[in-house]
Amino acid sequence: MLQIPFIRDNRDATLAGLQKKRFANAETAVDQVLALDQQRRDTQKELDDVLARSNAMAREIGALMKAGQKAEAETAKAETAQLKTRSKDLEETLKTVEQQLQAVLVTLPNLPHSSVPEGRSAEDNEVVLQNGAVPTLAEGALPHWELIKKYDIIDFDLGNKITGAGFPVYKGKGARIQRAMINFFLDQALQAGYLEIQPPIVINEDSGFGTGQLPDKEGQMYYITEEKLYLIPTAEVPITNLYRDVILADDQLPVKNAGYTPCFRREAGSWGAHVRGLNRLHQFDKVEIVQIRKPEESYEALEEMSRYVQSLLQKLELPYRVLRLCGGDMGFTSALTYDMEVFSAAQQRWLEVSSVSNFESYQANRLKLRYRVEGKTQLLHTLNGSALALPRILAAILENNQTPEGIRIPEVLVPYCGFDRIS
RNA sequence: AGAGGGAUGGCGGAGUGGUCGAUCGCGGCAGUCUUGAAAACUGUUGACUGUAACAGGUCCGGGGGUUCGAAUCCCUCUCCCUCUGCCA
Repeated sequence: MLQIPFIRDNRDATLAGLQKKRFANAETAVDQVLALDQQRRDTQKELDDVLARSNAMAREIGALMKAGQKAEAETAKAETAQLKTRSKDLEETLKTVEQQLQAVLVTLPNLPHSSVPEGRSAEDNEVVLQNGAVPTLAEGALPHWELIKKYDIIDFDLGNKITGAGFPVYKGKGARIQRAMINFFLDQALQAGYLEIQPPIVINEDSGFGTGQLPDKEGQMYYITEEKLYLIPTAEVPITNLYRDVILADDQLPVKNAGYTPCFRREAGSWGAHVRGLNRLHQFDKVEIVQIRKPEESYEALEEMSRYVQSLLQKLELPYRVLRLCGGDMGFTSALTYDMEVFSAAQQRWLEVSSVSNFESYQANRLKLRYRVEGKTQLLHTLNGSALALPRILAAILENNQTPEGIRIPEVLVPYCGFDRIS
């Protein structure tokens, strides 16, 4: 959530930022926020004055009662009646205004960092760098959805039978390589100084609000009606929410957490041509890294996280590129996002396997996540990134490493897998 | 799931209608003493909002109510503990 004092002092910058994010009707929304904020503060002031007088009266009545001046006390009591009516009215107004203000405010996305390129869609994203040779496959190379059948390592039909589309069943070496990747990614994160967290994979409404999934994006999450809980779309949600309503001490910073969880996404309306096989699933596995930093360090941390994710891709011997997302393609809550894409040779496509973002104070403001500077509390910055999401990594490994003798397992994974080839 | 008990400041723990934002202890911070440290002593120590700064307002698990006035009484929800039941 954007901070109202910031909007108040930087109306033009806010508008420019929202426009870069391709937010429609920015001016209307911002002016609405400012008007409601003014109304809120006026109402609050008046209410405070009325309450101050009520409090004074109550104390007076108390003193009169003690002194035994009953008649005077009764007179004073009668006077408080209208104060009370007035304060009730004002409270109601305040509540309404606050709700209206909140309703508009939560629709405003985070403002983009100055380095974010202008643009409308994925086509306008900026390629920051590309690394690794794109492999040339032999004649008759297969896409991963054929390979998984050929080697019988992932079964979509079985998943269909017991659950539904987008819930694959991993078998044999398919299951083992999943387990291997999870362990590899967690071990790497540990070495990079992250604390391993194993969070719940269902979250409540407050947590959904804290990281920006709610309101509005509930359609993307699976919902358990009986308990009013959501299945997590990413470990970002439970891990970042560990720090909801927290004031961190200096010696607790920076926070670096990593966690493996399954992730659940309804992906309503996004099924189409390019979602075959492992490209898009309702349930998938991911190791997520989360950092909480002081504002002045957060962009340095973002670069560090980007380099870390790249180091994983290098170790996996996958050709990749890094994109700086344009304003129109960025996430709602992000100020700057790097997407890491690996090249999947048989599909001849770049697949997004990680998204590393700095949310600045946008989530922290919702979470009330702060630290102290010279006695005053101040919002921290939150960042996160996938490190990494499994299915598309697996797709790329299968396609890029296929040989007549089978699938070659990247060297770093061999000790984790216990085999060096799928054949 | 049934019966009972509970939820107060970083922690422990008072407070059961009137200067209570809350006694006290521990912890933290600052100081005195000390070559230094410890001990002892003194002071200080919640958050949000608001103001140029004061003032003012809100917060004693969440929400609602009674009252001139509530941490204190009532209703409700959530969570925790004990006993009984059930079960990985």
